[in-house]
Amino acid sequence: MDNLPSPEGGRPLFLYSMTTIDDLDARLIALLTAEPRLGVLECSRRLGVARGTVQARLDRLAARGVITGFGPDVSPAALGYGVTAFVTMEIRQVSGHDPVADRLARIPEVLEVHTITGASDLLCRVVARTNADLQRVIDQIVDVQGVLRTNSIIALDTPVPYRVLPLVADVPRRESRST
Amino acid sequence: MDNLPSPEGGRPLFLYSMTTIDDLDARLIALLTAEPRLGVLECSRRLGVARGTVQARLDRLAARGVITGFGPDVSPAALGYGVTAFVTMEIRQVSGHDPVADRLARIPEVLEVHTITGASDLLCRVVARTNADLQRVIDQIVDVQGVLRTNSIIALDTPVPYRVLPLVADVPRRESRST
DNA sequence: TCAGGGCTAGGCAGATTGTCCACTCTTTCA
DNA sequence: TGAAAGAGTGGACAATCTGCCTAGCCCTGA
Repeated sequence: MDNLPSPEGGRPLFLYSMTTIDDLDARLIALLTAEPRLGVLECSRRLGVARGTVQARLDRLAARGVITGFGPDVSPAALGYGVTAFVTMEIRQVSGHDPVADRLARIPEVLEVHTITGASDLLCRVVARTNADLQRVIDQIVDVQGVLRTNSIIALDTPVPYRVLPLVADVPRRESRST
Repeated sequence: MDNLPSPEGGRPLFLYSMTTIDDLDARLIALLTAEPRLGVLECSRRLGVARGTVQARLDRLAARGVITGFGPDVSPAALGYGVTAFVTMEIRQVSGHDPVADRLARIPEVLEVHTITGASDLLCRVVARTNADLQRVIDQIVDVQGVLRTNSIIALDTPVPYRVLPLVADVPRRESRST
């Protein structure tokens, strides 16, 4: 599940070589995003191409790492974790970022960790059941060895939930062969 | 695709009623996360339950909004958008947050927008092809009517990519009936 | 004690999948 | 200029899975 896989046995892909997305690729991704349960056959019908083509495209998109999976999208809110917060933190730099990140990763409520530029060193996204519960989670974070100071920002609302579709539709395209 | 759908015709679900996740539910989600392409039949084999049970569980999880979909996970990095940044911004409060969010949503590189507590009003996650390209995206954000000031933080690395699995495994469980 | 919900086990027809193949067209490159 | 490689098409195959249904069993709550 590397981010930038190279084709089996081939030389590594360079950044500029990954931007190649076909118009058909984009339509396929858009279609699957809209109706994820569609099978290959149904996709081929909707897109007006042969089934083998869709199959090949999907294989290639997966091989290139453009599509990393089809995992079920789980809503933390539906599980009772209705509070989302972003926590930035300063850490003891001596040992680098990783040991801290490893320990943060052991906290289930920590959904995501980034090392960042700026005054802080790490940014992580956490969820909690309530604001009081958020305190508990933050306490766990503060308890992590190497964490010096934290700063929490609560997400009150999410007017634009995570999405990639507009980006896919906007990617500079490779020329489609047919048409 | 609402976040908190209520069962057809029923009264709306309340927060405390959504926390009910079975051990079997958790195992099912974990299984599907690990191997999303599995069919219902294969899942039932792996979990050691009847096919109809898996089918019913999936239906219920989807109906409750726990599983919101099975969309393809697209990697912006693989599309050439290797730079991720978090942009906080202050906005003109008079007209509320929404108009600004709407305009931000029109920028494909804006993947996510939250209204937040603290000194800033909005936090959004953006991607760009390069640091120079990030400047272009930020310019677009600044150009949005109502945006007064922005502050950008670049994500250098992501030691813990977005994940929900540990949370699912950790959710306070309803007692499983069988076993 | 009854009703309802959930699980198991089985059956059925229809649809889909993975995997072949042969053929065509276009681009690339020696 | 000609050959090779890459991509798409259309078709075919067996194996499998899906959606849907039935019936019985068990447990819980009213």
